[in-house]
Amino acid sequence: MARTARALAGRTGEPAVLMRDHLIDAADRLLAKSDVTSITARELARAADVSDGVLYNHFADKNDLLVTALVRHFRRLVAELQADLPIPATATAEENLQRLAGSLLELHRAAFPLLGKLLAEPALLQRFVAEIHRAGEPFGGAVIRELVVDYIAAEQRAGRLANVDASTAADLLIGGVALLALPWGAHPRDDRLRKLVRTLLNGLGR
Amino acid sequence: MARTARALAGRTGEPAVLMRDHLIDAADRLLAKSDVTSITARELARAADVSDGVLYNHFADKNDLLVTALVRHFRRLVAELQADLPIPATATAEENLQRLAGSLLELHRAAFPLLGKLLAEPALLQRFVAEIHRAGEPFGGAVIRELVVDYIAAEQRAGRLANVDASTAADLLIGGVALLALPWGAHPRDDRLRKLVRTLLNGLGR
Amino acid sequence: MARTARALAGRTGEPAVLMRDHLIDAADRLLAKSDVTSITARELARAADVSDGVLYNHFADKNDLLVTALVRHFRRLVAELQADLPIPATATAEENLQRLAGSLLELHRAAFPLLGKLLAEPALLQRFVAEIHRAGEPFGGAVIRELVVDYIAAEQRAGRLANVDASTAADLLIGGVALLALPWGAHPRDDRLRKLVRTLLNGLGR
Amino acid sequence: MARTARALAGRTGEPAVLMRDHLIDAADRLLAKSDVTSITARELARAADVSDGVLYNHFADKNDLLVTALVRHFRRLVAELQADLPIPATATAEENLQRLAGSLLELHRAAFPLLGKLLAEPALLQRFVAEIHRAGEPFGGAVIRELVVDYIAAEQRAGRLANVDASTAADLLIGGVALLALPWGAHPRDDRLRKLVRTLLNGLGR
DNA sequence: AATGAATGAGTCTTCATTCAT
DNA sequence: TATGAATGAAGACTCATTCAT
Repeated sequence: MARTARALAGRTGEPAVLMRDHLIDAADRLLAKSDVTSITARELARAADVSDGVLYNHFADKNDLLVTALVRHFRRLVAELQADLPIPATATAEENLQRLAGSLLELHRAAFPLLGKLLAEPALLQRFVAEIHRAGEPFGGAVIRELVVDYIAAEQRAGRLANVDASTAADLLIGGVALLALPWGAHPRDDRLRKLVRTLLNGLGR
Repeated sequence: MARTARALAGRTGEPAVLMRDHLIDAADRLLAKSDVTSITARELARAADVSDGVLYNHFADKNDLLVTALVRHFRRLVAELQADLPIPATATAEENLQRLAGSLLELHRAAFPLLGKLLAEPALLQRFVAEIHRAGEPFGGAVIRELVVDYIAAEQRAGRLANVDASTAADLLIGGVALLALPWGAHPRDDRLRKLVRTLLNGLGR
Repeated sequence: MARTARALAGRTGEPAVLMRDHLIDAADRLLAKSDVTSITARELARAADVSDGVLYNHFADKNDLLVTALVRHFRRLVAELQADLPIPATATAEENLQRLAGSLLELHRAAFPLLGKLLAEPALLQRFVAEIHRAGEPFGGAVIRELVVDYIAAEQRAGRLANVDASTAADLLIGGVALLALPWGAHPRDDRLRKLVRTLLNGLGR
Repeated sequence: MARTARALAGRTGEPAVLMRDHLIDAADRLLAKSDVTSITARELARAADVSDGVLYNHFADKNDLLVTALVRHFRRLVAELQADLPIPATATAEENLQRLAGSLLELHRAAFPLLGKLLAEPALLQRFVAEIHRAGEPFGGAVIRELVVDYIAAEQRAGRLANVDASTAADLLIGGVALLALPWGAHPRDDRLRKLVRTLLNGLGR
């Protein structure tokens, strides 16, 4: 019916949805290299090979597009974590914890830069939180904690981890890994993670 | 002869130094309420009750003033932590760890917003890192870790903590506390910290 | 074969004419509430429950539609005045003049907002004038004057008004009423009109 | 102290005031040829031979400058009328009324275009009214009527005009003249005004 | 002939920075 | 060296119009 955008030529599907996704893809790509503050509406259009105005046919404004891309990205990271979650009561508890720590490290390394984008623009952060709650999900970080807490509780029920507070245990694991994931400092080698898990299992007590 | 700024009237000292500090103070005050992105050069001038141009007589540009203020603020936070560090081999190891965790919580709650400002503006972050290294000190976060590592090592030498890798232990403690300090979520009550330290001491192992 | 617009479903007649009128109606409705400058082509389409493009199938551009609506509206107002014109040599001259003044007041109160739209956009005014002349009629305002002049002349021929210049008399009547019709100021009560007519009849001369 | 604008070079006085006036002058010049809607902020700057941003150093926004110019213009027109007001009880009442009608004609011919600008932008009109009331004066048009009413009342007290309602008489005079001043139609020759005044004095009554 | 998405020129406004005084 | 007005480069967003379907 309506005109088709140059950039969508040949693609098939509901054009409105197509273009929306196309724009989100472009935004995601841009977010990966530039920092939010510096992404202009024109850049967004150029990156999507689309004219300046389109953005406003599909999103309320520039930030709307940006948060949408950010939300989708976060969701995907969490979904990956969930898919990689070790199965309680298989292998050894330590091996599983190791693997979980590895997944969390990946997640955090990927998430930190995005977090930076959000902190950059309070307006963005606000919308992000609203958006992520709108879907009935708890806030991003909380989802991750919940997954880890559930995993630990399952291992505890299987008698493979001590009966400490699962939530606290999760904090220690996630926090410790997050620290290693900080953008400064070299990419931690595996032995760093292994030591972390081992120390967490043994405790500091004399 | 040099003119004296309205805002410095009555103050005594090298005028150039005075004004520099005066500007840093104003920037610091502003950073506490607004987010970096939204702080304009004019606001900075107004906050210091000084004319628009002065900034450029004392700093390379707006960001230079901003990072300088940020650096000073971080340094002070670290100094506070250092002053509050428990003395190894006094009280009990757990009490001391508790207290250390408390200090770290304070530090992180104060530091996160500032960290946000930095992540927000890569240009700022870059200069921040450069500045902090220029002084011959290791990077901000690293200083904190070093303090904690040293403390743990001292307790280990006193035979009050197990001989795990001190650096890894520090990561777990700092990371766990940092997670509790996240701006979202309620201010953690003391028992949350107590559980954290207790769990860290006991370990998750069955 | 030509498609039928959603908004015209069920209506019967030449589709092109139907749609033209439908658009003019919508424009007229919009002109009654918003000011011209702020009426967008999309609003026009929405108001007619029609897609963005149709407008251009029936009118040269947005302003063409707008002036067409304005012209039609003016014509209707003038037709109403004409229908309400008192019949010369019936009742008393003063009563008739009173009634005429009343009609003129109504007309002006309705016309001023429309006039405002035209003055607002010179481009519109120009086209409006062209349009109204194109039809072989004298200009809008002039038609009104003519009607009043004719009425006054008729009363003069009937010996019920002094033999002053009818055209000048019409100017005084219309101008005086118009001033009362100005949107600012309260709606004039009848006695204001009565005084106006009475004063006009008696004159200011000592 | 501060830099002087290219366009103000050589002029003496408080620079802030100078520039403000300079901008108002430029706006006034522009208003005389273009219609408000089409005046862009850049045009305003170019017309004042000044850079794009200055406007915002002296006015809240574009419309603020525009209303300020409009208000000043209206005030000057009214002041001219006031200065040209005939002195009651000198010459003859008819000659005086003639002269007053002439002044009113000038005023209206000059004012109509400006009125159009205001009607064009409701936002403008609103600010205009606010501004003109802020100064404690009644609204523009009302000032004019008051002047005319006062003049007529004075002539009545001198026994040179009939004791009709002065306010109504003013409406007739002003309204009649305003009609002649309408932008369409040729510039009325003096005899048109003479007839108007004569008819107003004699009345329509048989 | 209707549809409605795409197009992109054009607008106002902000703000870091300069620089004459 | 303080002052504060001038500068002008961007940037976000709007909207009339086009045109493939």
